[in-house]
Amino acid sequence: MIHNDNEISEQEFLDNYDANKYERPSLTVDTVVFSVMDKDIDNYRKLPEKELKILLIKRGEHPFKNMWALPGGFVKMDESIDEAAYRELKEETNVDKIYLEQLYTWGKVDRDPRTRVISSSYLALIDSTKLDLKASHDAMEVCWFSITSNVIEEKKKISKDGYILEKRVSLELKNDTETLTSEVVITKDVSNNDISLRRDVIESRGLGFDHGLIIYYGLERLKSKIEYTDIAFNLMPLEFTLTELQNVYEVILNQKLLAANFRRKTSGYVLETDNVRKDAGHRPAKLFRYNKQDNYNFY
Amino acid sequence: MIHNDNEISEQEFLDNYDANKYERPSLTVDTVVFSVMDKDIDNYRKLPEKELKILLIKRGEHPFKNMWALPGGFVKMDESIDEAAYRELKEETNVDKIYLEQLYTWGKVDRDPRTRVISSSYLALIDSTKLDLKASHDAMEVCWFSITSNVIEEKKKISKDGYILEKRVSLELKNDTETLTSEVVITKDVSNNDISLRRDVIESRGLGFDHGLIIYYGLERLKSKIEYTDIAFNLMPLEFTLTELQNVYEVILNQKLLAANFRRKTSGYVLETDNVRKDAGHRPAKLFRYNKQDNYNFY
DNA sequence: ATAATAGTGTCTTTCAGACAGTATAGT
DNA sequence: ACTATACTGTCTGAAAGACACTATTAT
Repeated sequence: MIHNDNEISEQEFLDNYDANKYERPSLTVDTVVFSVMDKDIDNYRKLPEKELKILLIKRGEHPFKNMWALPGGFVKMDESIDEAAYRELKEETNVDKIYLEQLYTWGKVDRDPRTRVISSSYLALIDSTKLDLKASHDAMEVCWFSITSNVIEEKKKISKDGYILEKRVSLELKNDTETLTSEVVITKDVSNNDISLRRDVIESRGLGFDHGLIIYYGLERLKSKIEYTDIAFNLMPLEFTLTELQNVYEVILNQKLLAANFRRKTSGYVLETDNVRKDAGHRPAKLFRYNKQDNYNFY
Repeated sequence: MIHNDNEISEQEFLDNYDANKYERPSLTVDTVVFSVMDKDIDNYRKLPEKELKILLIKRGEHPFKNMWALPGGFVKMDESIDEAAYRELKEETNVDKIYLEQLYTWGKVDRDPRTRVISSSYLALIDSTKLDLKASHDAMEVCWFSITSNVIEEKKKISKDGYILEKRVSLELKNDTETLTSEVVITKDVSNNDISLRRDVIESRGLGFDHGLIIYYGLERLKSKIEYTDIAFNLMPLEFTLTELQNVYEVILNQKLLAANFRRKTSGYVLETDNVRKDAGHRPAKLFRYNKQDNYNFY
């Protein structure tokens, strides 16, 4: 085949390609792992309250040394970013075979003090009965924190060309000994022709990087997806009562639901078993399983 | 301050940090730009049909030389990934001030033949009357393609532990002279304990990289977001008739809607003006504008 | 007059929310 | 008997879907 000198073949091009010619950002993955766990019970006949929990790791190295952060790390050259998220989670927490979905990729220039680091975040859900956080192999501290969020301010500035919406949210993360806080601001600007949505961390205490932002984004995704998909079952053990399932919804949505309506809506997603949960000083509850077979969808 | 030798301060750590110690992937952005345009009319009293269009660029370089691809490019060290998406779009298409939202980050190891490249994809929407694709500055060919998608197969394999769902979709992209096709498979596996969702390109003709996958993902996002947000107005000019708005919905959702119901649902989002669209051989239609002020939300 | 689009009124069905009421264990 | 939870039936109102009907222009 004849070709002139500046017309090279694709193979020649690829053989001569040097990725190191250009300066590149580093890429990490960070995973927001949620679980719902029981609080201790005081009264023998009362059901245990449920709490939404998130998994954090105490940083042993700079930057943010001795502060807490999401499990994650750098993406290697021979693994996809999904695989990187799985690997880091397994390495750092000994947790695997769990629900994992990509959330968002955070690309601000200064979000990491070390160097330019872009981070793809993931959402993971795990049933608390499957937990097996062995004494972590390389002396890293891994711990579940309860998470609560509160909208502390909502502002609307209206101009003739549109409006600016601002929402400030405070996050509180607690374990037995520590309380971490983070304040996040979401700004939607519709006063120009292009609609822009910004998310910023205003302050963080005890939590490294922009992880407060990522955690809140994960919480929003969980709240919205639980309403129109069946991801909640990833937080449930094999068998559960409908009240337990309802409590998981309530603690995530942060609101009480009416049992009759909840049962009507979830009836298609569950299968009754012959087992019951009893010995609790009140009417025993039937145990159900997630009805995989009858629910096809791509959500 | 006294500290032993392996206890360095955060500042010392950062000063000594060398990002180049580790091999890193490259990072690009790719943008799926949609617009809705009128087809030519044959009958003076018929309204023009609308078509969903997508913006592609003809590659002048290897790999995939002379094939079409999404506008995009490498992220620079001093810009956020959002800024990179804006910049590339502006450079390659002379289009700016448009709606832009992040879609998904594609991280398979072999998705780019040059080297390891991870790509964050974006969705952009532009009103076709604002278009200004000047003769592109560096002789790049930029062109709008009409886009249609068809689900060509849906398989359900049921096992005792769950099911595997498979959906095959074919994409057809057409301009005046060329037809590009791409076939995409989405697989959801619920037979193991962890639910996994895969997306793969089976074949592409005329379209480079895994861009068929990204385009279909963008189309899905557009279809779903148009139902519960007001992003459709980013595709509309300042003033429009309700039938025009309805046609935009119909061409995106690929289904006919009933006018009475459509008007009821959209009534809160539009403001009537005193103007009408006439001279069309039938009853003139009132012109409306997007009612920004009365709609606050963070979607 | 006609063809084509513009626009409205209303019946039906579906679904979410509210709430009252019944059922059943352990102590 | 009492307490706490388990579970069901049904009313109501809001929203989505279907469809018939009227209105208005250029040719």
